[in-house]
Amino acid sequence: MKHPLHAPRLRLAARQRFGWRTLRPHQLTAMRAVMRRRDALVVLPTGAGKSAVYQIPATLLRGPTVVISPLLALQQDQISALNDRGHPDLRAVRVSSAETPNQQAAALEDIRQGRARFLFITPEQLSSPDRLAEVRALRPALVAVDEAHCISAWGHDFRPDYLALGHLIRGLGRPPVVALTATASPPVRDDILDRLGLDDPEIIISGLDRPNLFLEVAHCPTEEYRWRRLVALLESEQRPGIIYAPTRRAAEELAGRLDAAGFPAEFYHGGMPAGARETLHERFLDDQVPIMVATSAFGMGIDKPNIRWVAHVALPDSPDSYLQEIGRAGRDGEPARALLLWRAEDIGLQRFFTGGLPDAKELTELAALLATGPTTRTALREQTGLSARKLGQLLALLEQVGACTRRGTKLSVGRYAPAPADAARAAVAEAERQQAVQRSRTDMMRAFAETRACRGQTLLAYFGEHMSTVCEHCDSCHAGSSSAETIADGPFPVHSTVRHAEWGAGMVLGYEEDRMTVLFDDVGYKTLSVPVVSEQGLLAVEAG
DNA sequence: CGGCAGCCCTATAGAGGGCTGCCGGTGCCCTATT
Repeated sequence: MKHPLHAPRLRLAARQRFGWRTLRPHQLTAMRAVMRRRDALVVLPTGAGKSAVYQIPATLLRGPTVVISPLLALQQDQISALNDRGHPDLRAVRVSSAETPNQQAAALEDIRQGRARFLFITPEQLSSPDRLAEVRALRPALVAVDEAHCISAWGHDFRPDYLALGHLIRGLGRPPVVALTATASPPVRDDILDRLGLDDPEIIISGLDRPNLFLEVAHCPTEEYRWRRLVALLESEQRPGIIYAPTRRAAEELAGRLDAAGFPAEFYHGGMPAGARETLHERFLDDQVPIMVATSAFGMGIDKPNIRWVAHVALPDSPDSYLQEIGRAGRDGEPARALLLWRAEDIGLQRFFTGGLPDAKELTELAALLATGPTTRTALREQTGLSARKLGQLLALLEQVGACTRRGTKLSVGRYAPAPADAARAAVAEAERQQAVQRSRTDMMRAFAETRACRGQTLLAYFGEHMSTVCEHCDSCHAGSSSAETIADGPFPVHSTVRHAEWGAGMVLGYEEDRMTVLFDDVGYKTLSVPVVSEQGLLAVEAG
């Protein structure tokens, strides 16, 4: 132990500022990394005191902490939680589009004068050079990236500023960074480390198994069968619960049908006015909404202990989303259920959301325009006629293949950038790679739904966690179809690196009956037949 | 990718085949009107 004195100081701060008697081992490890000015990636379930991991050390550091958080509503909750503690060392402010320019200036002044310690902000704010300079001038001592999986889930297209977060943090003077999330599969972890440019980070990952959460899956041949299974759940379980629906319309219609059938329910999705969403959110937390039927818009930042079940009436796009969503049930440790009601037809929608390949011609033209000299997004939009969203996606791809660099809002080509046609080819290849990985996630979600093996084991193997025994809290285990024998033993050890002639290097995640799952860097998750692998020598041990 | 509504046509009175077109999640932020 190089810095044994950090632990007592952290414990004291936890007691004085938060009123906590003890710190959990994972929390303490992560906090000490922060105190040693080391970058860290912290994967802890919500409700495990994840925020404290940066908040407690922040009170001991000289200088403010910048908290990058994706949703304004979530920021509001976190700020209130800090300010409600009433301790001057925990005061938090923010700058966002929800504040007037005067309020924004006042918030920055509070930090400057030491009247507030936490500055909450979105990546979009930081992508403005003026804003970045203002925040840099505050000389932040720490950057906390909350809900860090957004970098991977949203960075590639939906919120491109997430992709540039590493650059933006460098623009802040590169204080130590702590990235926090509740779930991160190995590729998501790699994405976070890569994009944020974390330097030899301490990686803290707690076990993901949730023994009080009963996992159950039913394949539904018809929509009517799906409805009957859902009703059966509602008749046997307590409230509150969440039903995840695939589309806004499906959420509205299902809530209506449930209401009519005598199961009072509300619906929630991203197309609703902000005010209505806020009210619903509060009413749900206040136990006034027995059943919430929602799209994936509902849930981030919901830390409600007594959710008794989470049902899905469509296949989620990935085990990543699935674990995030079912993880909201049973936080109080009491028994809770996760029921997935799926149909093969559900997959088409996920394929659509994965999107198509970008147009090579548009990419070439864009790369050529960039080569004519530094420009801006606005100018490019006028020149190309592309929508803001499309342009953002194409630029993000060009950036990833080194054909576009940005300094503030100025876009240009790097000194060693490839020629436009080559840049476009590389960008299409990169998009293909990303889509292959995303498709493989959806494939794994379906494999999870179809397996007769232990679901707990199958799900955790996806996240790179090896359970040596069956979980005992899933339908397979209860039906006796989980294989009781340990499944660690195959031709290659779990978590070893192997090479496939076509797919390149990958990591062995686990074995199930006569199949094995391997996560390849370039093509994502693949399930292979162990006999075929052995007979044909498809995989080789990767050296190093 | 794939479901579904709406339409035409067929071939003859009631309905089915097949084609076309549309729709589908997640949220910052800014700007111009009420």
